[in-house]
Amino acid sequence: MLDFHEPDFEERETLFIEVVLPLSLAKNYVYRVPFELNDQIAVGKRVVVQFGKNKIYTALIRSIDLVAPSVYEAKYIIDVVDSYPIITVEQLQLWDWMTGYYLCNEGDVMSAALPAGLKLASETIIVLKEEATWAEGVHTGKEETILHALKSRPRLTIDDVMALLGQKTVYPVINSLLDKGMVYIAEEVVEKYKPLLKSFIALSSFYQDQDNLKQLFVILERAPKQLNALLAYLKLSRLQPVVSKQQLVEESECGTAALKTLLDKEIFTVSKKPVSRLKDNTDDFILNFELSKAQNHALQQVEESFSVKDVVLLHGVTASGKTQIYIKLIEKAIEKGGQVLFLLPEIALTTQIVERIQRYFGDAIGVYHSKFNNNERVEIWNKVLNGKYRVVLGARSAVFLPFKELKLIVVDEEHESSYKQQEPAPRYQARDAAIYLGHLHGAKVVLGSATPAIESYYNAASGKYGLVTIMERYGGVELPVQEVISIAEETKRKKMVSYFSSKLVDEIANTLENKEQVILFQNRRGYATILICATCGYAPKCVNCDVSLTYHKTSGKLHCHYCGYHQSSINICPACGSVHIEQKGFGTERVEEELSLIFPEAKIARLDVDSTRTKNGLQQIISDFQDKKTNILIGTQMVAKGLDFDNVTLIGVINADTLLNYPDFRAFERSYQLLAQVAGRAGRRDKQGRVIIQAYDDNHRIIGQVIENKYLEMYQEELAERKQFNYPPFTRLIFVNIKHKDADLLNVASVKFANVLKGQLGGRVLGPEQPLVSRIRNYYIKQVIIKCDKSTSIQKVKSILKDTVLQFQSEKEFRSLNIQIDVDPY
DNA sequence: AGCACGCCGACT
DNA sequence: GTCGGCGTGCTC
Repeated sequence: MLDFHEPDFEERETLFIEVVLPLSLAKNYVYRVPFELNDQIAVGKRVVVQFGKNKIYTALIRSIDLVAPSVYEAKYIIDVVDSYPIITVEQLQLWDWMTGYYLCNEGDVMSAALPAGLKLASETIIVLKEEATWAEGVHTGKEETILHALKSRPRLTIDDVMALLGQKTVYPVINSLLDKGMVYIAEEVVEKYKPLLKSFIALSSFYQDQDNLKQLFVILERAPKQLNALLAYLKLSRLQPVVSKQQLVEESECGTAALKTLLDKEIFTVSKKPVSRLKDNTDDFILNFELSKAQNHALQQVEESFSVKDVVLLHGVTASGKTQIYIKLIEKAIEKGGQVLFLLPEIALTTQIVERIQRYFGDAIGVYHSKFNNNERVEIWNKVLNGKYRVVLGARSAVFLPFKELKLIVVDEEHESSYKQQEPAPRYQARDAAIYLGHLHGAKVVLGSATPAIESYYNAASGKYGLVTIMERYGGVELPVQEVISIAEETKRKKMVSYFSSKLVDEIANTLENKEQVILFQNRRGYATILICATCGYAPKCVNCDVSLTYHKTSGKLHCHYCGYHQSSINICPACGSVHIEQKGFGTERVEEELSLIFPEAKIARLDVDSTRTKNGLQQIISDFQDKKTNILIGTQMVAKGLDFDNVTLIGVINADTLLNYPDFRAFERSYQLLAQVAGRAGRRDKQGRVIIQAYDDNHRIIGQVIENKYLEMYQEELAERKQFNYPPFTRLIFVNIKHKDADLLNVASVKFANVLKGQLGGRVLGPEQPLVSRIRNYYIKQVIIKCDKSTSIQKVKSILKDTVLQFQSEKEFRSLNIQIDVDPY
């Protein structure tokens, strides 16, 4: 097999290329290259091929061979798309690793890695850029033909272009136009992103002059409101570069009428500028900040660690100022001419941390996450490739970007479960992929968290990673006062008002009085968790899944949280006709309703999947809360993740038990992380925060550890449990999820599968077991678990597993089973 | 992913 | 009698 660096091929030699198709296929396919395309062939370029009945426009050249496949005749490729490889050697190595490690198809990885814009399809539409102008003779004849055609017809498909040019080799021309910024690829779904415009006020240039300004004070003597506005403007403009209309009105209390007069008199001028939908409250995030002593010490330790370790875990309590340490590290990496990847959980990418870093590094920074459309993603991809972006902030898929000189990777909130992709394949853990990526590039990796994952801490404690700890909060911010309230006790004393203890109600009232804000955490969405007939015990269930339906009052319907099925709610039991339908359990909707009865004046908002699905969604809810338009925010775990509001001084956890009782070996770890992160949202600036945790099991050790900030104690106890019951980090887990519509067939098949596997791997194989939810979207599910201790070669186990699946699926009675492998199913 | 092939239900 | 439902298999 030949690679990349092989010199030009003999003109008359027949080349066979193995290509990856962006489809979930078990293997790659081999095509034959016509002589005239020989000199254009290189690993990492895209080619057009006929695949069955359809054309694939983005098959990626994986390897080149001179030997023809023996068992079939390879088809000719149709065309070469790229003039240079679009995928780097390191990227292909990462793909390889991911395919092997997570036991998925290379096509799965390719689909996940390439932005849709690089996966051109025949229905791809080419559109002329509005601002595009060009002089005659700048472009080639073919390019001009296309540009002229686009002037009369705004949209051309690839097929149109083929007809237009009378040739099938059109990609080089289109690519060239894309590169020159003349055209762009249209979205199938046109995303309507409207920038938020905000009015800014400025003093007209005439009064910028000191003497004229003095005159103005005299002129305005008889108009106190206008004078106020002027004074307020002068004050604000001294403190900040720009003054918004809204700010001015608030500060001067002059009212819009006075302001309008000033505008009419042309004393002030107004301009509308697009602003970020997030409130710009980064003013106090000083650009030339000084690290505190603790931060400096930590920074030094990280750097020292880097001389002996490739990965360092930075364990810093909430609000310890990890971001500033990252910034210093990033700065140094850039100085050395390197690139930096900064990974964040998806939701955190909508918040201040991005603006802070953006503000600090300016144009050299790119942001990459799922909210961007195709064009933007391809743009970012290209800017990473050509080195324009030195820093990329991104969610997990950013590990696939084409870095050239990667020197540093930061994984912030490394414990976050959203770094693991659940569905579809590749089911990869971006934190682990990032470590491998770092290894490929010789880059250093910092994992940062206030509550590290047990695995990560274990790796640090055992010396595999470096470990740096910061115990001090930045700027001497005090830790919040935390306390537990026993719901049982309060109920007994009849002190519960709805779901709220008297203490929590009092604290909320106090906080609102002080014009401060409250976050309440309830880890369930909807109104009532289930409806149940008091007479016969009937509870409505989803028709597609094995779960009870959740009642949502906003929609008035019963919803399934697994498949999205919904039906109208019931007043009469369909089983026995009884009208006594009880509501059991409560979610965010219900908390919101009950709270609005107690605090009718307060503005309450809800942050969960349901409330963010609608129009303005997440950003609106967050920015309203930041702008203090809402006083209380009720949310699911979303409120715990990377959001940072400076006016929040009270955090309430409505019911901690639901978290702790979750049947999973990671439940305690997760509970600790979630509770500690939620609590960390309180009083992050100059005010000390309060945290109230309500629970039935108020003596639970995890709650105690959260309150006393005893991460290490939690870690040690968890580790002991994991050791005793053979869980990670002492073993590795692989889940094999087997699905089928026919429950009986599934039962038979899963037992057979498990037995075959047990024959090879013995006691390491557990199951088949019935998962917590045993049917989703009409598919029954069984789970076979492989638990390997560290002494067995995981490579061997994986290869046995792969073979067993393959062999199993070759039997035709089991062919229709859907088998999914999930390695490290965190 | 598509697309063809193929085997059972309600229609002009 | 046929049209069309989607389950199954295949694509170098």
